[in-house]
Amino acid sequence: MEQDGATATAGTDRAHRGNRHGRSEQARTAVLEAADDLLVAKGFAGVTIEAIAASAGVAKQTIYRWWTSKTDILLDAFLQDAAEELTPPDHGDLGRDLRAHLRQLAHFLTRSDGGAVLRALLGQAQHDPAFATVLRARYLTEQRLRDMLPLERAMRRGDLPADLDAAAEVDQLVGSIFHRVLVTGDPVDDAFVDRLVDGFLIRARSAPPS
Amino acid sequence: MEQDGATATAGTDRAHRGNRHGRSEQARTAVLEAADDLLVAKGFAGVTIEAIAASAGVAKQTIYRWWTSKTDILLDAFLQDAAEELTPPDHGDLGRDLRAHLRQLAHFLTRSDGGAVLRALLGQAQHDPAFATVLRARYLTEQRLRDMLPLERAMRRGDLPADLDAAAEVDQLVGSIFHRVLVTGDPVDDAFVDRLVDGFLIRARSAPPS
Amino acid sequence: MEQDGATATAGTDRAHRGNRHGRSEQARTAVLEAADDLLVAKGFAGVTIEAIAASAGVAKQTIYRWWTSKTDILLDAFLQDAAEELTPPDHGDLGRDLRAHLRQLAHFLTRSDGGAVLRALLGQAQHDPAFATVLRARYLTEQRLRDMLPLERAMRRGDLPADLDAAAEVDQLVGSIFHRVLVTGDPVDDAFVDRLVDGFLIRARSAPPS
Amino acid sequence: MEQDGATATAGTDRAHRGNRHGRSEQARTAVLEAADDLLVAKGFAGVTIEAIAASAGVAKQTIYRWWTSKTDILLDAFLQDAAEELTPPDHGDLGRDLRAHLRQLAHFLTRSDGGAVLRALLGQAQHDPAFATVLRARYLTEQRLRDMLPLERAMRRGDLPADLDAAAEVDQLVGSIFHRVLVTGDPVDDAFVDRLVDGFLIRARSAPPS
DNA sequence: CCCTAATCGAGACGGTACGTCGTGTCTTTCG
DNA sequence: CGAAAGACACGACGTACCGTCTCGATTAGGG
Repeated sequence: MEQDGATATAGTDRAHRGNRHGRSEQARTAVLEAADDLLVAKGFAGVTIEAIAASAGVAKQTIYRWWTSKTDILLDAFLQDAAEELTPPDHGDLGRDLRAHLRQLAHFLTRSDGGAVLRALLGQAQHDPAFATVLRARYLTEQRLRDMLPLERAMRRGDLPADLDAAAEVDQLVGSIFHRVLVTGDPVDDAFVDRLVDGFLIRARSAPPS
Repeated sequence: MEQDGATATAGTDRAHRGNRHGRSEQARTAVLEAADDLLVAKGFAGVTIEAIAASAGVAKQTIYRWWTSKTDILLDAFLQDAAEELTPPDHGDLGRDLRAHLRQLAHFLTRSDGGAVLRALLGQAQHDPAFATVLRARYLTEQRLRDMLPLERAMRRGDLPADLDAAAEVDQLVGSIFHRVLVTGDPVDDAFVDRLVDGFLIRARSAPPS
Repeated sequence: MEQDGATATAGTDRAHRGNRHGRSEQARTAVLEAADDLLVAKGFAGVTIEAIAASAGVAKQTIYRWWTSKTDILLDAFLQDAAEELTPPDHGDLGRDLRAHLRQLAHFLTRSDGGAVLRALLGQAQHDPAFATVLRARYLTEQRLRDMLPLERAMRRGDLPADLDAAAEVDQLVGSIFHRVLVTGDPVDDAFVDRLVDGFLIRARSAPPS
Repeated sequence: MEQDGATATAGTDRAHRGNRHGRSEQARTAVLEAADDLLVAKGFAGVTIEAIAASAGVAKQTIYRWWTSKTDILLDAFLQDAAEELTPPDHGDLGRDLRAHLRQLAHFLTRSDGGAVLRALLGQAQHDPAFATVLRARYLTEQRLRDMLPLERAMRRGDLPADLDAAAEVDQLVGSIFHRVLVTGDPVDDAFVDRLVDGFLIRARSAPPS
């Protein structure tokens, strides 16, 4: 809940109002949770600074002291909870790892609370280029690297051609999933993911012309 | 638009203000244009009902009489201007048609005013599932059909296997472009589109396993 | 305004929409009744042109064609219904006539629908000097003359000194009643009226010093 | 009023904007003055919450936080400025005190800004029974007690019969004045007031029948 | 006997004000 | 000095009426 960074003050996690040095970990956590809960319960429109403050039992000023906007809060909440949830497994088998990872990605995006937050953040990114940049810098870039891991491992193992453009291939796979989630709204079930992976494996393993 | 006759009469500022059957086309057009202009000029946050009303020279009530929300207005504006702009050409050549169409799609999404509107609408769809449904019903479904045309024509000509899953293939192509636009923010230049099309042509024309 | 002209058409009061010469008596009546009813049912704030039009089944324009404001309508309605209701009786007995008339006035002002309308009109007169003038011209002046009748008759009969300032005396009697109704809100019961009349009779009949 | 100190500091336009306990006296005063000024300058119809807010340099919300309606504001403004203006003098002489007080009342009602506000409030009271109650509770009842003072003092001095119904007598005097102001619109000049007082003195000092 | 002009219903229009909600800033008080 | 509390100026919301207008139907007169 108040993971580790908080451990500086840690130990005594009693309520405090006012503190000579350092911020209240309790307030920070309450804000992030409140933002998350509000998004899930009432949708993006229900996430207002006032509602967060009220439901976190925190003063508005405390929020403005540490965050710049409600998307900033949601991003923090998202990173806190969900960042490491999408690390692909490593069983030494490309098909298995890729399938598992993409299934997990699909499930995360469409079923989890964290996915709802990410979708909201991506929505906001369409309205605010500056925030889009931040979102990419603080999450999407890293996630893309994680998404590429199975392919890179397979290339190192010789399971895939060494000259494969891993980034492009991953973008196509992941892009198909995001397209369904963000644009068409079609369900992203396991069968769909499997077809995607199968198609990729076939074409990637057939000798490239070059 | 057709107000010239009225304004020519001068003196008393008469114009079309209310009428028994049917609404004021003048007001409708002014609202759609104002919404479009505001989005391009000031971004989504600058599109407020009040700003639209003011810059269209229209009463707020007139807007609320005909539209339910600012996204409803933007969608109308978008459909009005840009719906038919993305019809793929038909030169009888799959590679050429597909390339041209996807290049046009990429250009539309990343460079045109209509693309800016569509991106905003897709952003809003992430915040509002009800609007997402409307957006799909009123635009995305139809566009998807248009996107499939080159493949279907090629299949009819025998340029592509008859059992190809055109919808899935198109989603993968289009999805890659949307992924760049909506998620990664990477530029979608002609080279990228060409690589996409080339990859598709190679794999689609090689004998399918079934 | 156009009172009598309307009654000329009279006789055949069947519905008609459109008429070469002359207005619809039916519409006129419906408007006046609707205004009255609305005032009684929902108070002055409930009397809006739109509500009158709706509940009279009449177009707004029809109202604006014949009346200038909602107070104009209420005044018409008031004059139609209630004008002659406050004519003092003539039994040839000052005390009896005066008592009866003032009791009737008190009852009218505090208990009747017509009284509610008059109070509303007097309220509006405080906000709008122009309307105050109209109200006095079209009703209050005449009523004041009626109020003076008992005293004048008594003077002619010799029941009151010939040099009595009837207007001043009546103003004091009527003024006391209006003061209770408009200002203090105290009930204006028969006992109060009787005390008023008794006091007047005593002082008016004792020889004036002049 | 006391905002000069703030504006003198110049540069950064700091002033009193929000504070932990208690409201901004500056905002309160500005609102009351603006309401008063608007009533005098533009009449009751010109007193809108928006106009008050604008001309007081205050946010609408600040008004709604502390007042319930524009009449509530006007009542506050009235009580602030004018409440104690109508205290009768005490020279130990009934005729002189009464004459002076009623002249002052007449002048206040017909000539002063405070009188314009009171007339507007009385007008509104006719439209809104709830407000009528408030107006009586917060002003009229007290004023009535003040109006009675000269008579009560005279009774204590023996200048008037001990069994005089002071309230009734005062209501008749004051009622006559209000009647002219609110109903007939006749001027309320000194001569009128003097006649009123003379009449009262004569009848009150002649032996009462009981 | 139709033509024409006045009036009716309906209702859209440009406006103004309403009362509410959220924003981001500021001030005070407490610990 | 951080935090709770909350008042403030501001701006947008969505609604209610205003008074004006345009329409199409209806109905007398008058030509």
